[in-house]
Amino acid sequence: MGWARVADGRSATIKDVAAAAGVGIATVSRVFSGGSVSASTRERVLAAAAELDYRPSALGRGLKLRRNGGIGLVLPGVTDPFHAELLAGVLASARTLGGHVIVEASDGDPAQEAEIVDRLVEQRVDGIIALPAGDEADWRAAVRVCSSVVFADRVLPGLPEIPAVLADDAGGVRSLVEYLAGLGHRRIAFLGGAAPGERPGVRERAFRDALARHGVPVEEDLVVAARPARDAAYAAAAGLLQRRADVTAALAAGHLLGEAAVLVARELDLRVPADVSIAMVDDVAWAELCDPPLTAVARPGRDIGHRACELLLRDRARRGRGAPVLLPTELVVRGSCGALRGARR
Amino acid sequence: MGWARVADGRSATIKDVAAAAGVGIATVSRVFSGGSVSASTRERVLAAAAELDYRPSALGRGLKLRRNGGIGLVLPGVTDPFHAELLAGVLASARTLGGHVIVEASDGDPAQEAEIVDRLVEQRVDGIIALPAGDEADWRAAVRVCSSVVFADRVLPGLPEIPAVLADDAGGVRSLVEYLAGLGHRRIAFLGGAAPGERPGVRERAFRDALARHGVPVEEDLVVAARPARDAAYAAAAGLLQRRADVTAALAAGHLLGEAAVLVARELDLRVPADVSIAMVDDVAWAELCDPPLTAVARPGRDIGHRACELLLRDRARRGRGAPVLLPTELVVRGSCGALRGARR
DNA sequence: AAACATCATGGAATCGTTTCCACGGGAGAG
DNA sequence: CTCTCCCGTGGAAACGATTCCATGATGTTT
Repeated sequence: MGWARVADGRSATIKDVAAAAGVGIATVSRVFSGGSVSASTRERVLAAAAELDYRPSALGRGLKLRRNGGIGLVLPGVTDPFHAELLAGVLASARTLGGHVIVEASDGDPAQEAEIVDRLVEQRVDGIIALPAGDEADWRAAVRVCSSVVFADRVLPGLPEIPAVLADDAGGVRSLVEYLAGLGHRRIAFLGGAAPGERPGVRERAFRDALARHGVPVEEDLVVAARPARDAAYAAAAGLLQRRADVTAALAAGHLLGEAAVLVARELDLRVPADVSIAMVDDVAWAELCDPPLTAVARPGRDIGHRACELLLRDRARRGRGAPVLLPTELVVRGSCGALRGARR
Repeated sequence: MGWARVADGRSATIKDVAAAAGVGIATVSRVFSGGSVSASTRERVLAAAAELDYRPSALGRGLKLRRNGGIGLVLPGVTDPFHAELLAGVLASARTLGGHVIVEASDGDPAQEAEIVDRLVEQRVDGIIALPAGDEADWRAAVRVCSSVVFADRVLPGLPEIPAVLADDAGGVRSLVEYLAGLGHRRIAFLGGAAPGERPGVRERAFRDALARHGVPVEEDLVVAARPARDAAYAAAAGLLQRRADVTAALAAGHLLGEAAVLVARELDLRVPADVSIAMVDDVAWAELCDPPLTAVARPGRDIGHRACELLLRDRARRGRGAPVLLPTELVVRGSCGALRGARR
């Protein structure tokens, strides 16, 4: 079993087609990759090809042209709705640009990521789009071997020269803080801060900045560290809402954190938004199904994928020049945040 | 720009390594693809390779071996949580089996699907896993050209010889009907039936069977047709719940239908489960976040991807023999279904 | 009418591997 | 001591495409 066969049991090659059509292989090649061929010859060749069920081999072509014609996409995973959106964007874009996409999941693990990049390099992909997990040294090495790398949604601080397409997370968080502050909230918690040792992420910094801009001092106790994982998020949310009965609003830095906040609030019998307002970054499907529907900042996952792909395949020239592409976020106001009347207790 | 270079500006090839190590290219090949080489030689070759940053080219190898070493995965899309799970399963499985995955989204459109398959054939993938959109003729042609096809989650009735990995949807629906019947429900609606002209799907048939088995006659008015798309689902749910105030339970055939049911119920101020019980097929993340949390049938998306991939890459021998692989579903009981006390109005 | 530009065409080299085959040398058996 | 046998090794031929270059046949210009 396997591919379509000619008499000797192998799939038809350009040679078979040439013989069948009574022309040279160069002519067949021209027919299929757009050289100049007379109409009558082209017709004969196409007829022979159809007869033999011939499909040009991307392997042969790739070897000669020294490129694979596809790109590699490295994501932490594909089940997260945001990553799935990004993937969808890349897929759509790659298709219109005529390339295929090899998808790999790193699970957020630098070691797996390094292995993945190695394999993509062996495949001789035309470029790599990555949501990098973390190891800068590995990426530095990868870039030395394959210069066509674009980061999506996340950058590595040590590699500013790599082109990137990002969501304007800072802007999103800022608009969220302004919205909450506008409703009268002052004791706003941030779910998803950096662990004690690490440096704070974009969203946390934006949170602090925005708060400061509104003249609200940042209480360190209200910035709770949490990795974006279900258990950690739940623990963080539970800890916060139990410890500080006086917070009037919680801003979750991601949809897993938001999910945790909603569940914990329900568990503690806190009414949303009467007792506590909740809002989050990432506008996922369930935000609308929640009761009450959750206010969220929508991040343009699909567009990020789209732009990253275009940057990689089309705008090679403009690549690497200047700052990362920043795509706007959108504040989607729903029912989970209310105007402040008084403290919770 | 591009790949790592040797002196003349090209990426290092097996020849360069051979020259640098003072051996023949055959020996280098053996080192990298597991032939027998003396320890000292192997070491010299590896040193030279490391020095030159050599990576064997998958294109050269693929051409010689006449296979790509990867598989193609054709899905309607990647943003649907179930499809994303399936994709994750394929990715994980392919990785442990040492192959890469080319992912393509067909958007459920047979024409796009046919084009995708053509491209995968040109890539000479080792096999294709597909959640087929519909056109049997195209798949029949594809299978003639590349026998390594496995269907996942869905089969085409005209192609029973193609191996497939499916969720036991019938069993899932049955257990859901039994659960609802056990709670005393008799007027149970089914959201997501076939349109008038088409033949009913597995889930609808299972629904009718299970109901019949419980001695409940099927009211045609309670089986509402709806494609699994947001607008259609919403219209169907709204139509049903407004038309028939007497239904006590609604079984949604998919998560989009379930979402619609929840939204419509909320809009009509129906209390769940006091006024109407809701349950659905597909246990997606928001089912747990809903208020009340939704009872659902979990379908093993990840496992389906896993098994499909193994069937394709590992169990080639056993492939195609016998009936499709059926993977069990699981009824996840939450709070959205209640015991029947009396009619809704 | 002669010289020349244009164009379709085929031959052959090339891309980077794998693998068959031949060859040489060291070790074990008779 | 010699005859095998085996193992490590290298040369060379594929694999299926693209593309440069030469060639012969057109058609055009003076």
